[in-house]
Amino acid sequence: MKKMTPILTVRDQIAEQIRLDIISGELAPTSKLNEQDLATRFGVSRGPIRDVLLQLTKEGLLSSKSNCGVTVSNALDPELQILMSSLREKIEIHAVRKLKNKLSDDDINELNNILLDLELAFEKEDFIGVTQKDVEFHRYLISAAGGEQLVNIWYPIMLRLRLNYDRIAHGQECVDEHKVIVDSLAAGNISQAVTGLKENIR
Amino acid sequence: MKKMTPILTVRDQIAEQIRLDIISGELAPTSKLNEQDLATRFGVSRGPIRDVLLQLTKEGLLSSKSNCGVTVSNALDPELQILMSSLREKIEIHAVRKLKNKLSDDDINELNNILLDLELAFEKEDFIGVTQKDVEFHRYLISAAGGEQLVNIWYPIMLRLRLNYDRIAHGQECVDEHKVIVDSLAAGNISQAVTGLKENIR
DNA sequence: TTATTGTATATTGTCTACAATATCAAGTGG
DNA sequence: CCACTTGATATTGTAGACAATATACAATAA
Repeated sequence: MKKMTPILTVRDQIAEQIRLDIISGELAPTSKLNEQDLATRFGVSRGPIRDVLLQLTKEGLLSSKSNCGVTVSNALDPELQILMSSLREKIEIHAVRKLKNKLSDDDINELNNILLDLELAFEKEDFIGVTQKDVEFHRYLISAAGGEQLVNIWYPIMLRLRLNYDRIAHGQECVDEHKVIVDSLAAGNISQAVTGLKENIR
Repeated sequence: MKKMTPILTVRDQIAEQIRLDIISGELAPTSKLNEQDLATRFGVSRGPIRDVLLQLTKEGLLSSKSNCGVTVSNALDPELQILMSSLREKIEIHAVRKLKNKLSDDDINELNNILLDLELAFEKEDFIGVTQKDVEFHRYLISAAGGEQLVNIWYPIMLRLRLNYDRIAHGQECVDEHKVIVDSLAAGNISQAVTGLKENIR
């Protein structure tokens, strides 16, 4: 069967946009999000917007106080950031180990394609695109290893960590780190893949 | 200032009830939840119900398919359960370490009170109450150590694990395990508290 | 008989209007 | 001048009606 392009619900598309706005720093921490404004911006009513805000709150990107609306969450305290980083590492290492000799050629191809897009986004200085492709890469691995259940655990942890990232990324270095991971996986060299992962996450 | 009793929103109360229904096994995995039925049951409109279902979905207790409603999630695969358990352990150990010499007498008192309630619930064979108090105990520690941010990370992990628990709990053994943790914390013996935690989580 | 298509029904998704609550500024008393 | 109350305004929370979509079943053709 030919690879199908996923159909996204209205809510998922809106959520994705606001997520990127937050992660990319467009929306700074403590910014207040107004339901009506967002509804107007996306051309829908407040209902779906409320759903999205609730989701993003659960993902940790927004903080909500009843009857007072939501604001963009602050970056994590250093201690929490370290803990969260170690959780993310644990999950991704678990994924990589489980993927030993499990990835098809198609998988490897798909991962390399994502990295090509990542490189391209870097060159165009499209940092939102960079973020998207970076996340997509890791998500692909997590999903291949543990399905949506694992993705659902990993995702909010990863998102919270993004709140602490410097906005201007490191460029070629980052691309290379990811390439090491794919190549190691393709060669079945798990310990090297794990090392690459740790470098990339740290 | 006197200890204040928290005011809960309608949504939080409904969410709590459905959570307990799921965790206690009242609602078996794959059960379908109908929005209108729930709205009628709780005497509200579908709006708040949808909010709750969205939240519980994000917490991992429900699985949702667009336009098809939500069903109670299945228990975790053994591999995922082990991973998740290690994540929970990491978080709780982090919390306990951070609480070294930080808990006031009031805190210790509060924890002991929760354990009294836990014991009482066991004696009355009120297993929903047992679940509530067990969660409340751990939550207190997590919150004291890392505030709501840490609770928000820990909570969905703990909930997912609950999906795998045997419904009939172990009674006095469980109470004793918790007592060890409190006593160790009160005495500032962190390594013993950590050991106690591991026993309890395993 | 079996597969496919069409139709009826039930359920979710969305919109609009209204109610409840918080915010903020002006006014009042000390 | 400051603290507190009070009212106007804006924003969130909820309800009910409607639209879009999926499900189940019956009808038709190969």
